Amino acid sequence: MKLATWNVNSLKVRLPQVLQWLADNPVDVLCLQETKTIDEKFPQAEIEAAGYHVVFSGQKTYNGVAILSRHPMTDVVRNNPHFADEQQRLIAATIKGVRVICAYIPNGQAPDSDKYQYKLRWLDGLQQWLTLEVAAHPKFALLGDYNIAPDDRDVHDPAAWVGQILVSEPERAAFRRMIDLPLADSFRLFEQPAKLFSWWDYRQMGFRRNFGMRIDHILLSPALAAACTACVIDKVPRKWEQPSDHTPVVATIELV
DNA sequence: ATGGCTTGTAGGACAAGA
Repeated sequence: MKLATWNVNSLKVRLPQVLQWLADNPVDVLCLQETKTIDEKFPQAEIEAAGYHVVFSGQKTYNGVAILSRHPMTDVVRNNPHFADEQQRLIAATIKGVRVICAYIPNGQAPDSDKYQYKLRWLDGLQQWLTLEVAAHPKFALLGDYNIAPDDRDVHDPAAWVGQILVSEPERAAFRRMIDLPLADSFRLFEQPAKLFSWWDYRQMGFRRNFGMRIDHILLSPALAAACTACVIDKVPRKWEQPSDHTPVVATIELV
């Protein structure tokens, strides 16, 4: 079973790339973030025509998440039952016995901003929900744009980012609390080359200079981590014309 | 260097992302 996550920065703009990527990479599950479309305008027919079931939770202009799956989905939940939020950032479904949560964790804007406080409260609420979901589902996966670089290894220039969002200690502490549930960062289950990232700034030729961050993650429960045989960041779509600033991350799990 | 790109909303700048 292959599970993938991709922040597409507008599904309207990126739909052709999503369909192309799925044709090239027929994963079982693809979690999307920043669809930026209301449900009435979600391109459900196009995705189903590509052979995928799809569930989604969107809003106007911002945020928006979706799960695409080769297999039927059950027990779909939109938003966090333990954290009231008008922003559409979470959707969950069960696929072949695997509980999947697709998350678009808030960006936080700046450490002294209200949005940063919202991010930390949002992460507290997520932790409450995760605690219950991990206990209820031995096969559990949390995929998405975390907007957290867990480690200095995940930052192109750690010195330049000290004290900023994505790397601040409270954010990293929230990430470690998820790891302590326990959940495994599937990327770090394997030897990885240095300086591998999942996001690069559009500006200043960030991708060409590899000025990036690893902020998109696939966390796995112990049962799934034990069956995980690979986790790769696919940089190919970031090289396409008019790319998202994020690129897909894919975990392979050998379910028995 | 608080901006550099990109997107959505609008139908002109501006908010937001990370």
